[in-house]
Amino acid sequence: MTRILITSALPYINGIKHLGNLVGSMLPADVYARFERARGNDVLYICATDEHGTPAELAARAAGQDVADYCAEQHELQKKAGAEFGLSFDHFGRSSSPQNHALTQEFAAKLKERGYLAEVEEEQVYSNTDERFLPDRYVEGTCPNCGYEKARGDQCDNCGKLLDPTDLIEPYSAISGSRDIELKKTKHLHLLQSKLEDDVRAWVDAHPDWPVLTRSIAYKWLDEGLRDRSITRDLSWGVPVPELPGKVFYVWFDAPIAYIASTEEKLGADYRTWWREDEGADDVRYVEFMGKDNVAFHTVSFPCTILGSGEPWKKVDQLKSLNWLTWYGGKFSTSEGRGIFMDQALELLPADYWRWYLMANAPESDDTAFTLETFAATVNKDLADVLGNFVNRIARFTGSKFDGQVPDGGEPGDAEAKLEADLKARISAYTEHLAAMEFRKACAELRAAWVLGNEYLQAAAPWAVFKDDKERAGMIVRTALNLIPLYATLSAPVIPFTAEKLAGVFGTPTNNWPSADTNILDALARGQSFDAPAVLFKKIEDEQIEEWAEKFGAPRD
RNA sequence: GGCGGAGUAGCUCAGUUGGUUAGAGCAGCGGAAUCAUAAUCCGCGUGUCGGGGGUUCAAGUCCCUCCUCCGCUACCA
Repeated sequence: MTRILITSALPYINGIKHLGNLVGSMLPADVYARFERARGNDVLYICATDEHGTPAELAARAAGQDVADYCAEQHELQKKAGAEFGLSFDHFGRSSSPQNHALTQEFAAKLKERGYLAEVEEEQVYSNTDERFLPDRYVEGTCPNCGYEKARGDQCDNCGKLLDPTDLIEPYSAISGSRDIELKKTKHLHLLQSKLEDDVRAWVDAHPDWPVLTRSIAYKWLDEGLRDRSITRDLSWGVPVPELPGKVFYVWFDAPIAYIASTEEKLGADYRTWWREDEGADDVRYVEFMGKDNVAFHTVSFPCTILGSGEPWKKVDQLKSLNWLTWYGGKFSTSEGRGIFMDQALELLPADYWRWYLMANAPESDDTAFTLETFAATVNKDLADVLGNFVNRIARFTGSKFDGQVPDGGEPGDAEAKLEADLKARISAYTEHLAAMEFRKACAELRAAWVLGNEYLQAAAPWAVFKDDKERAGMIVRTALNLIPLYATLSAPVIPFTAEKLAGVFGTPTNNWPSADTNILDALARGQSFDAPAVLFKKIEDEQIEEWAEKFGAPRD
């Protein structure tokens, strides 16, 4: 039994996440966690809301709420949405927790003690009207390069030129629109990443098995040379900086530490057995899931914190990075009402419909377009026609011809031997792909395993055999019925709610991952009575697609 | 602009270190079957592998160049 620590990139507190966020980190992490639990490993799957930073403060203000109340409320909403989607977090914590405050300050103290922090005075844009310092992108003005009037202080959206806020002509606050802004001196703590570059590079070098996307992003930063960077901000909501009253740590400094702190929220002092290599975590395998935009922070910035502390914290072993799911090739957008968000999705259909589509089409090698048309086609074909119909046809046939009992008698022959061999080949490939976190390939194998059931029934044709060899027909039916608990187990990581229904037919478990010598075709007790389950998946109709397309801003041809 | 990823069938994608006639699912066409949610199963692939040039006995794969999309570019997270 291996101990496996899994973290998913922390969803930002600011609102329920859309399907792209879901498939980018939390959902694949969940599928992997469920798989590893089912094969008997000791899994700890940790996630949390990432609650600090300017957008949270502004969103709270826009909602007329105190930021702490706003975050508490949003946290509950995200926690609920995650639970309803079947995300099996062992703990869903908060980066604003007391544990994270303490741990973040401890890391900073350690870094300071080892000479990796420096106080630097710098000039930042300050808005007198808003009574706050403005991050670069919250300063807007006219682009000196192209004349675009709504250029941001970090980059002009029109011509793409990278800018400093001081480059802007007639700058103003993007928050209030006020032009009463000025440069003001302010002190910040810098993390001296330049001193840690060699350590980080050596650590990245030690992981040649990381995916291309992960490694190339890490080396890109390293090759350009790590720069010292400010890890504090002039904000009030966040982890206070002891030596700089009135300031907090930068959200990207405290957020990854929340992986650890969230574990402490759950386990108390025992969190160290998962996170400290000198206190039992040396045998832990640690896997992180994230979208590609997060990779630099997890391969460079956070490792600087960990390595710089000089302490034996557990570091990531495998880092699964995903590309984007797009909404018909464009961006999901809250403000413009494009795309489907987690809570909305569940109002339309149960979680498994979405989970299956998203994992079978996970954006693993490139950005992938979500369209309602392919979603409906995938759900209808894979779930309703292939899996759902298989279960329905064999269960109902048993009900009408064998009194709703698992038939006894009859001896399996060549067809059953072939079925077993084919299934075991699929199971083996499926298991390998899940272990490698190759989700598209895994789903293709799972689907192929479902198809084998239909193929077998079609060829064995128990409805025809029944007419003159009832015992042999019974053997065929028994063989096919045994696929129901098998499919329950195999499908559970991806479509856990359906898997529970399948397992419920015969009262079988779902955490019994099959191995090469598992008896898969004659495991059910003969003579056991059962009720045919209700139809597992209903099909998506064309009219529904049109209705949803209208509602969620899908482009129409 | 720089760095990185990606571009393969109508659609979504596989193609391991260069090696027979480039594959899968969906869609489409034809057939079989009638247990089942009009579901299932079988058969059917002539694709300038983004464009151009090059290396090689051999290139989707390696090199150069150009085009398009995406991410990052360090104060959005």
